[in-house]
Amino acid sequence: MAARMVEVEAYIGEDDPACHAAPGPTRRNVVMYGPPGFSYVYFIYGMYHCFNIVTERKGFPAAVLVRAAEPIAGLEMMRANSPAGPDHRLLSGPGKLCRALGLTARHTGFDLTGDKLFVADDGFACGEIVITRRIGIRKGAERLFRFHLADSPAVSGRR
DNA sequence: CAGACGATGCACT
DNA sequence: GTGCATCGTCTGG
Repeated sequence: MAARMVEVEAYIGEDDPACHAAPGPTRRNVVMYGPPGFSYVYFIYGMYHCFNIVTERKGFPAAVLVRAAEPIAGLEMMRANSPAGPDHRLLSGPGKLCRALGLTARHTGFDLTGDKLFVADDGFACGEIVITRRIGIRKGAERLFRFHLADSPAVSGRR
């Protein structure tokens, strides 16, 4: 399966109250303290998972939450993993994205420069990027750390 | 070891 | 806009 990320949020450091590293190192968030470029997938609300990419130097906990993407390849598998709906909604939310791609907490710690679960540059040149507050959080909600393509039909919360 | 809570999605008003 | 399912993780005792 392959998809183009179109919506992300940044969670940066122990000083960011919405960041999972805000309480300091714990069993769950340790990977955020490691080197950048690794996956961090956590379980939330008893039924969903969220996929993150660890960023910043080793020792400084930060990550980017991937909130939405446009399906590019492996659509049949994504549909099989998801309830019925239009293809452009398959990955239109952090929980839906993990469900369609089959990502769970077991996918934490993958080297995203490797060949199993990875990020690649296909040369795509995006248009306008919209910057807003982060979604679904209480603490740290005023920070403008959400970034999404202005013209993508796959951005979360759209029809 | 009990209890609170959450980086969501979906149904419903 | 509101309500809620459902459970791993963390906290405090």
